[in-house]
Amino acid sequence: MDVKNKTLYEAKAHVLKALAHPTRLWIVENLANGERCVCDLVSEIGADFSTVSKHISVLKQAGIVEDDKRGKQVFYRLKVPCVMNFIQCVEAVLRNRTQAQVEMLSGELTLP
Amino acid sequence: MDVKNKTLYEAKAHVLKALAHPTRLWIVENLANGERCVCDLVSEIGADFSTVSKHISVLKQAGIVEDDKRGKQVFYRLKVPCVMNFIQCVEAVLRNRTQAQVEMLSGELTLP
DNA sequence: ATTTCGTTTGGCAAAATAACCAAATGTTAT
DNA sequence: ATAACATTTGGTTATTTTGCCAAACGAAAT
Repeated sequence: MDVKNKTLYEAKAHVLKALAHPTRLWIVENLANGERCVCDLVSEIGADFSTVSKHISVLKQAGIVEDDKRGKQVFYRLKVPCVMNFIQCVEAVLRNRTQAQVEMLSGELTLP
Repeated sequence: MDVKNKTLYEAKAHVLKALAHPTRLWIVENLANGERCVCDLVSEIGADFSTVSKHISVLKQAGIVEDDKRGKQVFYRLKVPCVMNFIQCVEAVLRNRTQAQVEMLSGELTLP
């Protein structure tokens, strides 16, 4: 892996890392239904304002969301729509995994 | 966010977290071209054997890759093909971002 | 001009991750 | 049975990430 490629992989990992947190993932999926202000998100999540704000700034810095200041509020929206297909694939991984677990269990539990 | 959903988001984040590391991302993209044994990966990455092994086990535990022990070697392959579309989207995020940077710069650098 | 409201920032302690070394495991070859 | 090889596991230390509190900020209402 040469230097140029290493930098590229670091950049990509950085984007993924931004998505790799339950709260941030929730925010992203929520924004898929349309823009929201920070206050909306905070009230639904049940975490500190500052915590939510920091999570959003991670997403913003990664280029996943963009903001729009209107009056006192800041509205956020998804910048890259494909992020959602994306999450569908994650769900596929999960289904796949639980499927395997089910099969493993049914093997173990087979009665004579 | 109720308890059931919280668990779901944690599970999804866990999968994403597995992908959110430069080395692991490289491994995944590499496996997209066909199965590889750990030794192949180690020699191309230039990291410790144990380090690579641990990265792979993170991917395996997340349900992204699966292994196949043959002789002394363990071969790994992608378990969920859609992971690749996925990475294409990450690349879209990056393009989008650098695009924005270019525009910002060209704005700043406009001569009178 | 001061207050109020929505949001961001700074700082800090707790928890999670990462990389290396050394040692253990399991499998084939001698 | 022993040696050689491929891989995994343990353990340690350094680094990063997280979440909350308090404080700062900027816009709009009074």
